Amino acid sequence: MGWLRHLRAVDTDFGAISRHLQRCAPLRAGELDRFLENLEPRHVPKRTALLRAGEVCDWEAYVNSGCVRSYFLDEKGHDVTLQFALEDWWVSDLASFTEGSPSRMSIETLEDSELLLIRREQKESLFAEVPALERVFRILVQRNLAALQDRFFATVAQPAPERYAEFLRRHPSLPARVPQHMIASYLGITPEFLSKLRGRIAGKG
Amino acid sequence: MGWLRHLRAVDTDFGAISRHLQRCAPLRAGELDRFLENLEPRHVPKRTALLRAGEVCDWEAYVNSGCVRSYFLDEKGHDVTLQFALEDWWVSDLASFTEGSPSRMSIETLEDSELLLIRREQKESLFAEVPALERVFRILVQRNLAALQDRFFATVAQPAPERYAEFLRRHPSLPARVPQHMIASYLGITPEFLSKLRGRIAGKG
DNA sequence: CGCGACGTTGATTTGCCTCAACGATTGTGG
DNA sequence: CCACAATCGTTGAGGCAAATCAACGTCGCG
Repeated sequence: MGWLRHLRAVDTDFGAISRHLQRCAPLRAGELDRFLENLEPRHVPKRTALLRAGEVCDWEAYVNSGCVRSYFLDEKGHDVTLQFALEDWWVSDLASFTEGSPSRMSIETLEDSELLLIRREQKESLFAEVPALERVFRILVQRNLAALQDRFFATVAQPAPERYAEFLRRHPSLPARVPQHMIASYLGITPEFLSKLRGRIAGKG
Repeated sequence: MGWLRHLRAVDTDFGAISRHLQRCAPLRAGELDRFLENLEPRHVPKRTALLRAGEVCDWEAYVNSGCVRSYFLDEKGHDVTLQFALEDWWVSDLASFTEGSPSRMSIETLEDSELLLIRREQKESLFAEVPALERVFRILVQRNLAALQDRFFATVAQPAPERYAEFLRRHPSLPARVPQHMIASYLGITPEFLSKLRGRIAGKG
C-alpha cells in the first residue's frame, strides 16, 4: 500500500474530471469544489499493484492520465480482465468498495498514471451533503451497467474473431498501449489463440 | 403494447416494494408514498411480451408476483437470458430506459405476474423532488453491477458444469418454475448440452 | 385425438485450449 | 557495454469441451 502515501502533487489538473462530472449532471460551482477538495491526487509508476485480491478497496480512482487494469484470477491462475481504464475513466472494485468486503479482483497500473482518489467515507458524506453528486454517480453506474450487459451478451453470443474485431473498432488505440496477452484476457481467450487470429487476419489482408 | 392498458387493480399490495425500498436506504413516510403513488400496477398473463427488441423501454417493473425474463437474441436466433426476475426484483432494459434508445433486449413474462411499473418521466421528476429516492436507486444499480461483474467472471472463467452447480445453489427454486432450455440460455450453453450435463450428474448420484 | 413445445440421446464436427518449442525484445546487474 | 534472464509474441501438434445436426419419446393443450 506504499503507493497510497505518495506526495500530493502541487500541480494537479482538475479540468478533465470537472468536465467529466458536469457532462453527467449539472453541478453548481460550490458543489463541484466540495467534491474536488476531497480528491487525493496520486502519481503511480507503471506496473504497480493498486489492489490485491483479498484486500478491502476503500477508494475509487479517476484516471487523469495513464492506464489501469482491473482483473480477476481464476483458480488455475489465469486472469480475466474486467476493464482497461484510460484517461477519463473510473476504476475500483465496486463490490468491495460498497460492501466493505474483501475484494475478489485485483487492480494494477499499466503505465505511469496520475489518479484522483475518492475515499469511501468522503464519498458517503458528500452524497449526504450534495444530492447532485449522488445523481452524477447514479448515472455513471447506470452507464457502466448497461455497457457490461452489452459486453456480457457479446462474450456469450459472438465467436472470438468477431469480439476481437469489435474490440478494435471500439478501442483502436488500446493495442498500442497494453500487452497483447491482456487483450486476450479481456476477450476471454488465450494469448496463443489471439495470436493465431491475428495471423489469419494478416494473411487475408 | 396492449398489456400496458390493463385495468388498474384495486387491491394492490405495496407492502413488499415498500420493504424492498426501505431496505436500501431510509425513506420518510411521505417520500415513500410519493413513490408508490406513481406506480402503475399491472396484471399480465404468462407468456406475454412486455418489450420487443427495437421498441423503446420507458418503464421499469417491480415484480410483485410471478416471473419475468429478459434476454438478447443473437443473429442466429439463439437467445441469451440476461435475467430471471422473480418476486422482489426489478426488470427493464436499462440502456433503452435511460437513453431513450431502441432496446436490444426483449422482455417477457413466464408466469401470470403482478408488476408495478414506474415510468421514466415520473422517475426523473421524483428524483428531482426526493433525493432519498435517487439514493435508493443508485444503490440498487450498484448491486446489480457488482452482481453482473461476478457473473461475467464466472461465465468466462468456469466450465459449464460448475456454472450449473453454482446456479442451482443460488437459485434452487428456479428449475421448477422456468423451462430448462431457458436455464441453458442463462448459463450460455445449448439445451442439448445442459441435458447431457444433467444426465451425467444423475448417473453419478 | 393430433399438433407443437419440450427434453433426451447419439454421432459428428469445431472452436478454442493445452503443451511445447522457438525468436524477438526488454531491462538489469556485473 | 555486454551477458543473461524475463517477458512477450508466434507457431505447430494434439486434445477436449461444447456446438451442431438429427432422431425420437413425452407431455400439455387446442
